[in-house]
Parts: sequence; C-alpha cells; structure tokens
Amino acid sequence: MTISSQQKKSATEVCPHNSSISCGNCRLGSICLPLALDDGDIVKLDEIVRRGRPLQKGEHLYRESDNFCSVYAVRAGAIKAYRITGDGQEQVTGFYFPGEIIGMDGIAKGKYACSAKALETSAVCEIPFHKLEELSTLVPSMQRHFFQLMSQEITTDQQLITLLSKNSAEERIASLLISISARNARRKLSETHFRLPMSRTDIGNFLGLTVETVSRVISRFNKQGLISVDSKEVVLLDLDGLKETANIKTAY
Amino acid sequence: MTISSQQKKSATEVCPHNSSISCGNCRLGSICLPLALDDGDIVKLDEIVRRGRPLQKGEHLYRESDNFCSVYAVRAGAIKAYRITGDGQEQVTGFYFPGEIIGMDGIAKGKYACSAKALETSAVCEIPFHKLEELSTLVPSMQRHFFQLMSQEITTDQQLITLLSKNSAEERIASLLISISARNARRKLSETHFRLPMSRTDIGNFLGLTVETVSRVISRFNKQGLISVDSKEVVLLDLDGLKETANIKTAY
DNA sequence: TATAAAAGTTGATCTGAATCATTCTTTGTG
DNA sequence: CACAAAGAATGATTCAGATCAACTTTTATA
Repeated sequence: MTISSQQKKSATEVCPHNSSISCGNCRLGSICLPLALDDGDIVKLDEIVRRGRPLQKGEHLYRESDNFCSVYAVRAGAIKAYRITGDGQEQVTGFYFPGEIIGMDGIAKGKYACSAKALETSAVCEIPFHKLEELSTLVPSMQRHFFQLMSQEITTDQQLITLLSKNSAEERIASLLISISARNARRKLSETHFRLPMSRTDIGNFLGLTVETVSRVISRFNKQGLISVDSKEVVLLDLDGLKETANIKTAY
Repeated sequence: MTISSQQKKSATEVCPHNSSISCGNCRLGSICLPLALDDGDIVKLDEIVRRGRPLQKGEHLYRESDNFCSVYAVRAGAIKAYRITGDGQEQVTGFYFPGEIIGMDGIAKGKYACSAKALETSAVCEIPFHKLEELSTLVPSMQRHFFQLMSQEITTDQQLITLLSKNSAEERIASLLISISARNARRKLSETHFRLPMSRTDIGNFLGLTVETVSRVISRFNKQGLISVDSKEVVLLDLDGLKETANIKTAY
C-alpha cells in the first residue's frame, strides 16, 4: 500500500469536482483571479489555466533558480515560499492559502527567487505567464488586476518588514494568527477555529524568531486564555485581546 | 533671500538640460523605464511622462493614503519611502535613487501605502498610471517591463525581510552600504566614494536598529579600516572585507 | 557669524530573545 | 502496534542590541 487512506481522503477533498473544474464554477472565484473578469473573459482565463495533479506534503511546486514559466493560484491546501540564505539557512518568505497567487517573484529575472513547497496535500492552478501576458494585453481588466495582485504582494511584504523591524515576539505571533484568521474569513471559513498547516519552526523562521520563542509565546497565549491550542489546532478565544496584543494597524 | 546659493546650485544640477529633457536623451535611459523600449515606443513614453519642478529636501512627493494616480521615476536626488505604524512610529521601507521607480505599492488599493519624502533636493518624472496601463496594452514590451519592475520590488523586499530576520547589526549595515555601492555602479558613479543622503536615524529605522547601534557599528567599521567616514561622506576602503562582513548571498 | 536645534557619538546598564540542555509528544514507518 | 525520528515544550543561562544618559558635532536660521 503506497497511498495511505488519509492521503486518499485528502486527494478527493482537493479535487471535489474533478471532471468539471473551471474558473467559472470555482468556489474561490470571488477572491482569486476571476475576481476581475466578466463571464466571457473568465472563459479565456479558463483556456490558459492548467490544473495539475495534487501536490503531496513536502513536494515542491518549484525551486529557487528554476526557470520561471508560470504563476500559480493555490486551490487547496497551503504552500510555503522560502529561500536559502548565503550561509545555508532557510528563510520563509510567505505562506499561501487557497485563492492566493504564488510565484510572481520569478518575473523579474526569469528565474524563481524562492522555492515553493506544499505544507500539506495541496492543489494549484498553473497559469503560464506568457499566456497571462497575452491575455493581459487583450483584456485590460486582467492587466489591471494582475498589477494589483503584484502591488498587493509588495504591500504585504512591507507589512512584514515593519513587523520584523518594530514588533516583539508576542506582537509578531499574534499578528500571524490574526492574518491567518482574516484570510480564512475571506474564504468563508471560521476565523476562530483552524489548523495551522506549518510547523512551529516554520512560524519562527517566517517571523524571525527561534522555535523555542514561538513555543513559549504560544504557551503563554494559551495560559492567558487568548487562544486554545492542541498541537496544530488553534481556537482564537479572544480575537479582540489578540488584536490588542498584536498592536498593529491592520492584520497584514 | 529665500533661496540659498546652495539650493540654486542644486536646482541647476537637478535639471541639467531643462529645455530638452526627454526619455530619449535621459542619461538614466539605460537603467530606467526606457530600458525595455525601442525608439518609437520611447516617444510614446515621453508623451505621458510629466517632469515637475524639483522637490526640496523634506518635501513630500505623496503621502500614505493619498489617492494613487502615478508612479514616479527618480531622476535626481534620493527619496525615502516610509509608513507610520499603528503606534505612531515611522518605518522606512525603502530608499530610492535615480533610475528607480517609486509608488507601485499604491496600485493595489488605489491609495499609496507609504509616504515618499525627498532626502535632498530631488527631481522625479511622474508617470500617470492610467496612461501607463494604456501604453502597456499597446506595447507588450512595456507591459513586460513593468511586470518585471514590480517583481523586482517584491524580491528586493524579500531580501530585506531575510536581512531583518536573520542578520546581525553589522551584517545589516554592511549590506546597506554594499547595496548603495552597487546601485551607484549601475548609474556609472563611484562604487566606493559617495554621500549617504539619509540620516543615521533613517538607516536604523530601515534596518530595524536604533541610531546608537548604527552609530557604533559605523564607528567600528571605520576603526577596522573597512570604511572611512566623515559625517555623511563614506569611502568603502575594503569592499571585499565589507562583503565578507555582510555575509549575504547578493547585495540586495 | 552667532546661536539654537537637530543629528550624531560614546559609555553604562538592562532586557528580550537566543542558545543550550533536557524532556515530552506527535507522526510516520516497518 | 511498536519504535524511531521529528516536532514541540520548558527551564537555565548568555548575549546582542535596546535603553538611558551625557556629551560633541553638524546644520539651519536669525
């Protein structure tokens, strides 16, 4: 038996309507690329989107310095982006959830600047970039939307810069929890009950903290009644208190 | 006398060929927007670029939450981008030198996410975004180049994230010096002798350090013979040693 | 050119998070 | 199911950089 029952279950969850997936009927349409398009243009988008097989946990979508060909929309699961620093350490640069676009860092140099790895069984829609460029010249709203997506990534990164530069360990971790909560809400999922797809090490790595600090702060939040944690399952018991602890303008 | 002789001098330096500036004859053409265009298309770009009066030191180009209309190419001087955090602190998100584009963070929400302020007498070329969008649908190489510029900003931000997350005060400051040096080289200026247009406070703010730490590290580099500092004038005496101290893959 | 204000330097002390060390828990595999 | 390996929690100690404080230099303005 090479595929466990758990993996089988995940695979079916990942492709719920395998025979008839399209951007037009995707339940993420309202937050993903089709957001900007009218029905006719969604058909054009559908023609260029490729829906590959699911990625197993730990599998790479692409690696740093691979030739850049496509950007990807996460359809299910969670992807982490990371790069290897000069002295061989890993730096997590982002976590990507369904409806979010990954890979735009590759456009500048024609090579991906980060690696992208599945944190759990995931599915992505591949959007070949040269096709997206063509479509963008034909459909101004598509061009506009893609400019906006890239700009959004810039502001998200700048918020992370601020977080790393100015905020304490507690503020950083509270901010991350609020961010995940807000992104769940956007997908019409619970903003208080969710599973963290990434390890404590990944969290620390993303937030510029050690695992030990992450662990300690999460334990403290737990004791203070801000959250309730059971391994990777989290319940945000006091979202307002958490926002106060985060002490930031907006959840990034 | 409201305009000092020094300011007069700066103003003429800033607009050396005031009567006939165009993207076609701009000496920054090889690193700025025209980079992507052939002669015919440069004329089209020229038609949409607006060259305003110079900005005095301390003047704002735009402010956080102003309506987004344009991106700007720095033509002379230096601009800093910053945002105000939830608790009223300033966070410097970038320094922009001639040939670099600022303001792309405003595209996502239709409002600038940062403020932009002149660090010294500066000149910028205003590129109204809706015109740039039109031109991009007509000239695919323009669209491509602008996608690349935004992608470049994303990777630059991610390098800063890594720097803030993983590197010591010495490594951060060495990296900034190397970055400025490399950007000078791109503009055919000295990569070893230059003037820092920003204050020590701005440097610290950008790098997630206090002024005191910046001052101490710069003094230390000076004592070690890596650099020679006289107030804002810097000479990189040992660029290789500095790169070793920076301990990063590439100068960002 | 005088003078106040802003910017920068340097030292002493403190502290939040890193590091080191150990134990406990979860997860995946034969 | 058992057992190894990876992940997570917690305590003790250390340290890089923050904070606080005093002083010097530079810059701007009258």
